[in-house]
Parts: sequence; structure tokens; C-alpha cells
Amino acid sequence: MPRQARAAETVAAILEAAAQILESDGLATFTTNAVAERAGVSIGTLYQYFGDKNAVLLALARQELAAALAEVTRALQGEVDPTVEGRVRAMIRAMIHAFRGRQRARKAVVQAILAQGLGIELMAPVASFIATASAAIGSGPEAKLPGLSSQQLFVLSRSALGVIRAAVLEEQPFLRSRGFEDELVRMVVAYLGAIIAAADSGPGRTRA
Amino acid sequence: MPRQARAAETVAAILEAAAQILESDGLATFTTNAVAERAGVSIGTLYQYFGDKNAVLLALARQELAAALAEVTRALQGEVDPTVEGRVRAMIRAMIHAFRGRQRARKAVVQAILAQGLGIELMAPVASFIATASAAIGSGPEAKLPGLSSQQLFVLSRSALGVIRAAVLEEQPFLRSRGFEDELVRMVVAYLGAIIAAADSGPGRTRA
Amino acid sequence: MPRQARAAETVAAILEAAAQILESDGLATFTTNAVAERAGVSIGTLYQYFGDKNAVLLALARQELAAALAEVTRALQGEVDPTVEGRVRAMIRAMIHAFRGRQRARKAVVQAILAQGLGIELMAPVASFIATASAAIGSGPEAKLPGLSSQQLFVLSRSALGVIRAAVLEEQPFLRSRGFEDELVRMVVAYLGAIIAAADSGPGRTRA
Amino acid sequence: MPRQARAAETVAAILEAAAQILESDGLATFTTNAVAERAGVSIGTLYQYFGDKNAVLLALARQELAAALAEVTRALQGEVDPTVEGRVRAMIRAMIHAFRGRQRARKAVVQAILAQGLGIELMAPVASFIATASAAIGSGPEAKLPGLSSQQLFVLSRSALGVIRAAVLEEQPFLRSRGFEDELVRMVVAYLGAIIAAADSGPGRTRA
DNA sequence: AATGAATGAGCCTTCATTCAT
DNA sequence: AATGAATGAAGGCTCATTCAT
Repeated sequence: MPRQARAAETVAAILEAAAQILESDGLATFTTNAVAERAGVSIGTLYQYFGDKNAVLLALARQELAAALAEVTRALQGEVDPTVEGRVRAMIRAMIHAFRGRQRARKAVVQAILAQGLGIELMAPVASFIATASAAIGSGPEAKLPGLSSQQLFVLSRSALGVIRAAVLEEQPFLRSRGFEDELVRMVVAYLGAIIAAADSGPGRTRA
Repeated sequence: MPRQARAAETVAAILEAAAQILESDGLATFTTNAVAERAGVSIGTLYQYFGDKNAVLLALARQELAAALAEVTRALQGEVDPTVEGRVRAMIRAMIHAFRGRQRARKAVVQAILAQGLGIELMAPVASFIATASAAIGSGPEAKLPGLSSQQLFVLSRSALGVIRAAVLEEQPFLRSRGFEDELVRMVVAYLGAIIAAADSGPGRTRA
Repeated sequence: MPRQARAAETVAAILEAAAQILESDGLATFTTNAVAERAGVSIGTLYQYFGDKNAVLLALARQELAAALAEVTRALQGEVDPTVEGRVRAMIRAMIHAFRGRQRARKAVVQAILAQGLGIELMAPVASFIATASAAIGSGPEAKLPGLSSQQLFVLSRSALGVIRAAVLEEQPFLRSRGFEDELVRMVVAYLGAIIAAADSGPGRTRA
Repeated sequence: MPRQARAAETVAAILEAAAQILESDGLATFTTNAVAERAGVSIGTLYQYFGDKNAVLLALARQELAAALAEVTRALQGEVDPTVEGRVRAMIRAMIHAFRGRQRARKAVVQAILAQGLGIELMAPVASFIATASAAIGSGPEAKLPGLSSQQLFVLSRSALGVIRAAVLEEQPFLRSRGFEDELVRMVVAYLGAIIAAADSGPGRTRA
């Protein structure tokens, strides 16, 4: 399969070039021509593999997202603290450290994805992943986590992601700090606890 | 002050036109020429008041943000329910219903602001507002809310805003539903409770 | 005549503002609005006194040109060296030092005048002045200068002006140097000498 | 090299279109869109080869300047008349007839170049050319022309160019007349003679 | 006389995408 | 499969000028 190997190399080169441009110059200079040039291929070749500009962005985002989810899976399967907090922390830590440290590229990708309205498609795999993961989280020693409603799943995932996303977009220096991680964990664990408590006392009532 | 009144009218007309265009057609047709035409002024007049296209978007965002914060303030002063949950619910409800029901325009503005990297400046007033508001929330009958750290403030505000923002961007139909509001309130209240509990048992430790 | 005095003040303020803007920022920022603002008058007032943008430029150029010609006249009437060279030198020196030392403004005015094709009207007074002056130059002790043909007048005036103009446009540092003045004088005097020699030996023949 | 040949054709077509538009309509209608259309290429193609509007003008000016200098060189090598006057006349005639007779285009280019302050860069090759040429002129049978100082070179070149430039800008009908050429030659030859005389009698003194 | 908000024609320029080679 | 010259729709923006107040 020399053909496919070559093609995979080209695609990888394009995605790497895209990430580099986003990392160094942001969205402003992220043009298809610039990406092709940086990747060392012609613009025509780029369009051989990607239908349009957004497809490059989407592929990059998907690649990094998949890597992050794989990392989360790995973290959960590792011999981490099997308590709810331990598992939540593992997930959050993986999410915080996604995109291999390229914060500027990550910011640019998030901006582009949101601006293009592509966030919806990207969130679908996240949502199903979270659903699965929440079951795993709730299967531990302390586990009593009921099945989560779709809105609970939404609030749970978007609150954590939203905080991380905001930190990335605002370039908050504390993004990778322990204190920030602690607070995120506290928030998620508290919310999970509240959901369990509500399920115990009866559905439909909100309890502080 | 006929001068200033006239100018204010013109500016208001431009912002209203901008909102209308965003609401009906989204970012794609949001051009300065289109905005000026819809506003009934010449393109030159638009540029008399706004330095460039982004300035229009930013002004619109600021206007709606200020309106939302004012609404939150009003809701808090309404004293509907002086409990923590009551106050949190009032705030969240105001945030959910911001932008006078123009969900598409809201989405477009959020997209544009984020894409332009202007989210940072817009969050500044929100942060200081939340800091003040959290003090107010903690001053009720059940009050034991300690002063919040800047990272706690960040997590608190961005988690709620992030969830609402995601719902707006993903055009979730349940945005204005009671169930969604309930979950948001549950999350915020639970997190506040966890902060209080942590403050009681000693700083620096995260408790589930 | 308070009316006229006021008007003269306004006109002067506008011309001064124009010169200042040209001196500090060049042609790029020379807009009617900028001139009016710098002059402390409204744009409407500017148009009360000047028909259009070019009129401001032309008035400024005419003012400085008149000052330069007056200076030349003064120089010739002064007790300068009454030889041809002395008189030529006096004229050239006055031309070099025109525009009161505002070299950038001078450059900008020259650029603008040339670019607008207004050079023709400005050269008319210069031509007639030179014609008169050449007669005066030829009326000295060594005088045998014949009446000059229109083409000779043209070459005579444009060669000297052209050299100075080029030095101004190219911002040559030697513009005000003695050596540069010497060369200009040498050129003009040599040409005058050649014209006389040709007239002596018979019209229509060119002699080295 | 079909690639490069195609590109050269395109560039040539654009420059030719630019010259035609300047010749027929002047600077007013010289827009990049008009040039591209006249050249039979898209506006995008124009910008593929020229960074901006000015670059087109500059390239046209450089092309014509190079052609004129080549023509001067050819004239000097033609050895029509090896005397100083003969050589000077050959040079001046070539300069007068530069721009292939397109007087209006020439005027427009000169205006644009001067207005943009690009005259400086365009004069650099002229200066070095004149320096070389003056040595060639002085190498004939009557030759005693000393090495010229940079200021002498400046006055020599700019006086001739300045007169021609003025004639072009003022659209003087006598530009191509024999009498005008005679006067220019007379001026230049006289100045060269004065330089030689001054060099003979001792440097630093100006002689009438 | 003065003000300055308003006008609007129209230019320059970008960049995603195509397709002949 | 790759190339890259060419395309062209479309939009942001300037600034000289007007005129109602």
C-alpha cells in the first residue's frame, strides 16, 4: 500500500501545517493556500484530500478530540483512584491537557469551530462518550449514580468543557494549575452528588 | 441637545439593524453595507460612529450584556426568594433569557465575538459583576458563603455561562425549558455548597 | 472691517493647518476634514472659503510661491553683486530657501501640485517673473543678454527649478549646501553665456 | 518553461493594459479592476503578480525607464557624432522620445510616481547610468571632462530631466521640436564646458 | 457665518476554489 | 496524483462634499 501510505503522509502533513499556522499566527493567516504551502504540497493536492477549508479544521479538531478521548479512556482504565472524585479528576485532567500543549492552536481551533457553527457535530461524540463514561464513573465502590437525563448530561459535560474552553479562549494562565483542576473537580463532583441526592429523594425536585 | 439626541438615535438604529440582520440571516449576510441600509443610514454614517465592522458587533454585544446584567440586578433586588437557591435561580433565569429572545442573533454575536478573540474584554465586566453578586447571594438568611477565590469565581461564572453558551450555539430547544433551568440551578447551588463545606472543613482540600 | 479681518484669520488658520499637516504627516493624511479640525474650524467653514480640496493646496502653494518671488525681488533690489553671477546667485538662493524651511511640507505640496496637474497654473507667474527678471539680470554692467525666446525661458526656468524640485522630492541633504548652490549658479550662468554667444554669432545655430 | 513564458505574457499584458488606460484616460480611471479587464485577466491574476496598485505603476515606470536607458546606450554606441555635443544630443533626444510617444501615459506615470514619493528609487539607476555615460561623453576627441562630483552629476542629470519632465507635465507642444532639443543641448553642453573650465582654472571657484 | 452629521460612489483587495496541464 | 496559475464574487472602507440647522 504505498499509495495509501503516501496519502496518509500528505494528510498528516497538511494537518500538522494547519496546527502550526494556527499556533504561530492564529486564525487570521489560516488560509488554504498558506496551509498547503507550509505542508509542502500544492493547493490542488490539499483539495484532493479535503473538500473545503472547514474540512481541514474539522479534521484537525476531530484528530485532537479523538486523542483527548483516548487519553481519558486510558486514564480511566489506569489504576487511578477508583472513587468518583478520582475518576472525575482523571477525566478533567485529560481534558485540560488536550491538544498536546499547543494552547494557541487549541484556541484558534475552538474559535474557528465555534465561529463556523461546527461545534454541534463535534459535540456529538463527546456527548455519547460522556454518557458512557458517567456510567463507568458511577460503577465504582461508592456508586449509586442513576442514569442521567439528556439535560443532565448536557449540563454536566458543557459545564466542565465550558470552563476549560473559556480558560483556553481567555488564555488564562492558571489553566494547567492544580488549584484550577481542584475547583473543576469540586464543581463536577458536587453536581454529581446533587444529582444522586435528588434521585434518592424523588425525581423532579431541586434540592440545595 | 438635538445633536446628541440625533446621534444616539442613529447609533441605536444601526445596532437594531445589526441585531435584526443577525437574527434573520446570521453572520453570513452581516455586512456593513447591509446594516447601514437596514438602518436607513448611509454607509458613511455607520463608519462615523463605528470604527469598523467589528465595532458594531462589539457594541451590540456590550449593549445586550449590559442589559442582561441590569436584568440580573433587577431580579436580585426583586427579593422573590431570599434563599441561595432563589437568588441563583433568578440570576440564571435572567442569563438564559438575555438578548430579548433573539436566539439566532445571540448565537451569531457569540460566534463573532469568540472568533474575533473579543471574549476576553467582554468577560471582564461579567467577572466583576459576578464577584459582587456572589457576595450578595451569600448575604441571605442561610449565608455562610466565604469570599471566593478568583479561580472559584472563574469556575462558577464560566460553568453557568458555558452551559448557556453551548445551548445557544448548539441551538438546543430546551434552552428556555424549566428542566434545563433546574439543572443549571442544581449545578451552581451544589458547587456553592461544596465551596462552603470546603471552607468549613479547612482550605485546600477537595471534598466530594 | 471686522468681517474681513475675521475671514482673513480663518483663511490663514486653514492654510497654516494645511502646512502643518503636510509637514508632519505628508499627503496621506492631508484630508479636508483633518485640515479643518487642525485649523479649529468646521469642515463647512473650510468650504466657505475654499471651493474644493485642491483650492487649499493651490492657495498654500501660491502663498509660498509669492513669498519666494517677493524674496527674489528683494534680493535683486538689495545691493547684491551687480554682475550676472551675483544676480543669478541671489535668485537661486531665494528659490532654494523658499517655503520657510518646511522641507517636508514643501515636498508634499510639490507632490500634490504635480499629481493634480496644477503645476501649469503655478508656473505661469513664475514664467512671467523670470522673463522680467532675466531682463533685469541682463541690464547690469556686463549686460548683453538678448531677449529670450519662450523656449529659452522655459529651459532656463525649468532647469533651475527642476534641479531644486528634484532635490526637494528626493530629500537630498545637500539642498542648502554652498556647493550645491555653486553648481546651480554655474549651470545657469553657463547657459546664459551660451545664449549670448549664440546671439552674437547668429541666431538658430547651437554652439558648444 | 511554459510556466514562465505564460507568466511573462500575463505580466506584459497587464503592463500594456496599464499604459493604454493611462494614455487614453489618465490616472482618474486607472483602477486595478480596469487594468485587469483591459489586460484580459482576472483581478486575482493581477494581484498574483503585483502586490498592489502602486506596484503596477512602478513596474511600468521601471520598464519604460529601462527601455529609455537602453535607447540612450544604443544612441551613444551609434557613434553618429563623436563630439561632446553630438553625444549629448543623442542622449537628450532619446530621453525626449522615451515612453514610445505615449505622452499622456508618461505624464500620468510621472505624476503617480512623484505623488507616491517613489521618484527616489527610480532615480537611483538613472544616477549611476549618468555617471557612466558622462565618462563616456568625456572620452571623445575633445575630451577633457574631469570626473564629476556627485552634486555636479545631480545638477547635470536633474536639469535635463527636470526640463523634460516639466515639458511633459505641462504638456508643452514643443516637447519634440528641434528648437527645444537645441536649447536643452545648449544648456547641457554649456554646463559641461563650465565644469571643464572650472577644473582647469582650479577647483572650488565658480566662474561666469 | 458657522456647524458637523450625513452622504455614497466606487476602489482596493482577499482568498476559497477550479481545472487545464 | 500533483501542480499552481487563474478565477471572480463580494465586502470593507475612505473622504470630498453637501445642506439643514
